[in-house]
Amino acid sequence: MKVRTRFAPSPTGFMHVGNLRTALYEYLIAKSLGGDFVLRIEDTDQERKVEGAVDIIYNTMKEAGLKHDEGPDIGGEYGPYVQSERKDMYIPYAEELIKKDKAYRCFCTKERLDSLRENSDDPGAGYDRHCRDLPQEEIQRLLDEGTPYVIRQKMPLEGSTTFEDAVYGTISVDNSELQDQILIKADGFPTYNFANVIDDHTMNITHVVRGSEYLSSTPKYNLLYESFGWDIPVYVHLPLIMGKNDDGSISKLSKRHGATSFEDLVKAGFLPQAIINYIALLGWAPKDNREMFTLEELVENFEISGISKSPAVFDYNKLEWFNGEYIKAMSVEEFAETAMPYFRKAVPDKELDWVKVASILQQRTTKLTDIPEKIGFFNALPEYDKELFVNKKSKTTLENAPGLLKAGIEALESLSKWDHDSIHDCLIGLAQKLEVKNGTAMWPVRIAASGMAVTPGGAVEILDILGRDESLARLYKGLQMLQEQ
RNA sequence: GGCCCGAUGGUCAAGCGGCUAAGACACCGCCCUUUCACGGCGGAAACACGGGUUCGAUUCCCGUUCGGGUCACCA
Repeated sequence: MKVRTRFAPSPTGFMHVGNLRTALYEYLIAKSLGGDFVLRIEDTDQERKVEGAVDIIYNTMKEAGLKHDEGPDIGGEYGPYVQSERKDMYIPYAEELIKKDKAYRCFCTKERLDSLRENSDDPGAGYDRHCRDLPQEEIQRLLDEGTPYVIRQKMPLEGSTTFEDAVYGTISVDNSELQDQILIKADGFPTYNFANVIDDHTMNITHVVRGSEYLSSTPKYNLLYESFGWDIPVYVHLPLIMGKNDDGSISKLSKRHGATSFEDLVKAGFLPQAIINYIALLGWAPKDNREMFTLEELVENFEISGISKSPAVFDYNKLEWFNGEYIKAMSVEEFAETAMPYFRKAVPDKELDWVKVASILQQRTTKLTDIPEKIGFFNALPEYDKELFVNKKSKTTLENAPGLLKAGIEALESLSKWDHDSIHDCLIGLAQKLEVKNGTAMWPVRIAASGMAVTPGGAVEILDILGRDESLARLYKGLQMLQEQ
């Protein structure tokens, strides 16, 4: 039988990295086993609908490279792929369960349920099964009166339910722990719990992959499959992704931990491939040491047995490292293009040789958002203090800097060609002539040209990018500043 | 609170009865160097605890502790 997995997000308006990782693993399981990956939209909660939320799902998956084989946008033979469009098919299944005495109509009001909860000191009290054994005449009377009702699953009172999970192994739960959960809501829509089972079965899903928060409700699903006499899918529950709190404790990754949706992460300067690579390794490890994987390579190497059981803390540091690796692996041209929006942000008024800018930046960029502050000095020389000319390692002081800078200006002015090599040879030659270390000759020039203690690239690269006129103007300005008392 | 799951350095993680317990990120030091990076080399850092089983437990079993999840007309 062909392996089929599904990603079934509800359109909430953003794609949490936990969801994205679930989608990724679902994709990887399907593709590594030669199967199909299905996208299904779970919008049974009509009150929580968010405008444009489905587009975010499409965009994220597209940017992440997770191509689905079937879905609302591309169709497929198991459609429709949006639950609200499948609404009519759930009730007959629920009624079938009622006939089989595996479900029942419950006429309890929301108010009664609420007060039930409030008046109990047991946090896990739950529904009291008030309507579980209503006499047939009573049911008919309520129905005739048009009393709204929900359909609940009739859990066995005794015994236990056992299931196999591909990562957690055998899990067994006493049936007495199981609530008579709602299958069909008063508005006629199925709950997630019910729709999931029906959809997964009717769509021929073979591997149900989801976060481990569903582990404890899985017995209820199993009972549903058994009631219908359906084959039970392979369950693959994934460890949760956690975030570190300020006090050092950890909890489920959420907004307070920083950027947690794919969009936020991209906005924060991370590359989609780096994000995918990183989250693939959050909860899964290959047999060897390998860390760098393209999506295709992940497909080749992915194995369910490599999935870990314990929750993993999301580490922005490591993500940044991955991002830096991906940036370094690009060609300069590619990097220049990727970084262009950030270049433009820092240098809106000028045309520079962007590939040259990219080349000095590429090796030292881990996050695209760090770029603007690094190159703002190209746009305009910042105000700076002349103390910047003092540097112990380069052996520059306020006393020798003016002379050094003056000599630099004179040497540079005599240059017939203004390009990287000429500037380089000129400045190196100057250092030799003055019998000082290269750094001693370079430091005052770089400071005067940039006004910054730390810059991407050295004096040579900066002068080259700045161009002759602008460079010399800045050097003169620096010299003037040094000579003022 | 009941139930379920988990536990190797700060973080991600190899390990699946016998190892000086890998590796990566972060951190520290040194080297390289035209600042900062990059790169190279080195360092510090872990099997939660207590019982078993065994010739031998990080590894298997049982407790304890700690962490997480779950108990909705949300998904």
